[in-house]
This record gives sequence, structure tokens and C-alpha cells, in this order.
Amino acid sequence: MDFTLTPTLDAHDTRILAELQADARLSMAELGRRVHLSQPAVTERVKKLEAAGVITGYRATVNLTRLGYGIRGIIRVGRADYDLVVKLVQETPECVNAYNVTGEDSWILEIAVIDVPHLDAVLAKFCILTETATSIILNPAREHQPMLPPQRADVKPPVRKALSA
Amino acid sequence: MDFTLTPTLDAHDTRILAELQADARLSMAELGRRVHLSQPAVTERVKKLEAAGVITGYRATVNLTRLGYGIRGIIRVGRADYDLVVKLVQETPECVNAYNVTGEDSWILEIAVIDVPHLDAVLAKFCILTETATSIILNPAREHQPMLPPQRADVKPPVRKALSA
DNA sequence: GATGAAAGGACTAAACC
DNA sequence: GGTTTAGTCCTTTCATC
Repeated sequence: MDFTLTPTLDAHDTRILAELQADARLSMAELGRRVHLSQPAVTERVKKLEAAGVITGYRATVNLTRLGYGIRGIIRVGRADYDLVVKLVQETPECVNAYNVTGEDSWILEIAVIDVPHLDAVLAKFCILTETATSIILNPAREHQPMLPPQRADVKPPVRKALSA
Repeated sequence: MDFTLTPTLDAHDTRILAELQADARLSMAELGRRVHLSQPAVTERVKKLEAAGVITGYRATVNLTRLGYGIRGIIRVGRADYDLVVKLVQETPECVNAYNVTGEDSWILEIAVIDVPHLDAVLAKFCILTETATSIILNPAREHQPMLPPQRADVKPPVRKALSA
């Protein structure tokens, strides 16, 4: 593994990433058993993956509903002052994710709130900025898909006519 | 802590959740030191939080850019056959999150792709279903905000005139 | 919940391949 | 790069208060 922007990850690294994304609390010894490497070997590889910035941390995942957040939603925020949105997001603990994006909307926020009055209160903070559109999450069909290095072979280019010269 | 839909979490549980969301690889001994509980006490609380479904797992987080995904995006998918979308998502490893939502769009997908041709290939799978709108993530200003039990006191109801009877 | 003792396991470092 | 060994430390489990 080198330290270029996208380090070269071999099959061992890929298996390590898969295992740690599935269970971040594995001991290095158990991880070694699973990927068929000795414990010192996996420990060194994990440290290199951390140092290379591929692994950025280890987080417990929580069930927001069980925590007391009855509603999860996506808020799309139109063109607005960048710093102002950043400031508002920082003041909003209900905001789980906040992405500055291209397109008609400038921001896409993911929030978790207790109930409708709480949703109302959070929305009020953002809708004074600009136009917003809110969607309530009915079913998070997929969350936190474990990601492995992309395989070029996976990509099937769509068949499509192009303007020829 | 009881086992109703939203278990009663005291200050110790809240601190435990904060610590494990910040670093899921903490040992129970170290966690106990940080939250000022003995190691057996903290171990039992963590097990109860897991059993109650509040803690759903422990995951390593990865830097998608370093992994080789040069582009992250949000795809909004209009009204489409539910099962068909689920099937497409399952066949799409580039899809990190997939939410079925209310509103004009039926689905909001978060994807990671290598480059523009790869984006083209993934979009082609969904745009044949119905209308889609794609936004490229320029800056993930906030990701995976650690979430603690909501505090009613946090909620400031917006001042707003209502129709009186 | 805390404490203390015992057993098991995990991490580190070194030598070697 | 990897493995193996040896030593130390830590963690966990159990029993007791």
C-alpha cells in the first residue's frame, strides 16, 4: 500500500475493510483469524489504513427511533449564503448529515426530530433563508452500505447513441 | 433502563452513547474510566443498550475518496414501482443509502462512483424507471453527527399566527 | 453498582524467514 | 512483506460486599 491519493489496496486490505465495517469492535487477533493473517500483520495493515486516511474512525451506530426521534427527514435548501447555512447546521443537533451540492438546491440536510412540532421548529430555522422542500423518510431501505474499493469491471457503460463527427 | 419503545436513558447511558459514537473501539475498562463507572457496570449498560436495540452495531468509517470513489451524489427518484427500486438498489453496490420518502420524489439515494462515466452507468439504471434528479456532493459539511437522546428543552416552537376559532 | 482476584486473551517487540 | 515466539499488559468474568 502506497500513500498516493488512492492507496493500492490488495485482497487482504479489502477483507479487513469489509470485516471492520461489519464489526468495528473485532480484536486484531480475531480479525487476523478471519482474514487469514497473523495478528501482528493485521495490526500493521489496519494502522496503515488509518494512517492513509482510508479508515477514518470507528463509530457505534444507534437506532434513532429507539433514541426517541420519531421522524427522520430530508430537507432540500435552495440557494443561500454558504456561511449562514454552515452556522445554522452547527446550531442544529437534529441535523445528522449536511451536504453542499450542485443543482437547484444548494444543500441537502438529513435530520431526526421527535415529532411534528419538533419538525416544525427545525424547519423554521431553514425556511427563512430560502425555499426549502422537506421529505419524510418512510423506510430507510439501505443504510451505511459497507463500501469496498470500486471494481472497474463492475461498470457497465450504457448503450447510447452519441453525435458522431 | 426499561424496554419500552424508547427506553429511559439516564446521564450515564447518554455519556456511553456519546463515547461509543466517537470511538467504537474503546475497551469497556477505558469507557468505564471516561464515564466514571466501574468496568462491570459499564459493560452491563452497553449490553442492555445493545439488547434494547439502541446500539445497533459498530462500524469502521471509510473515506470514500481515498477508497477510489471520486464522485458522491444524491439521486432523487420520482414515483416508481417500489419492489423494482428495491431490487435495483440491491444490485447497486455504489448505493450507500436509499430512503423511501414522502413527497414528489419517492426515493432519495446516496451514491459513490469512481468518475463521470461510472456516474453515467449508475444513473442509467434508475433514469429508465421514472424522472430523476441528480446532485453532486461538493462538500459533506457534516457527516454522521453523533446523536444523543433528544431534549424537549431544545425545541423552540416557532412564533406564528394561527387561525383562531 | 463497586471491589478484588483469577484466568484468559490481546498487544508489543524481537528475531527470523 | 509475513510468521513465530516470548513477555507484558489488559480485559473480562466471577464472586463478594
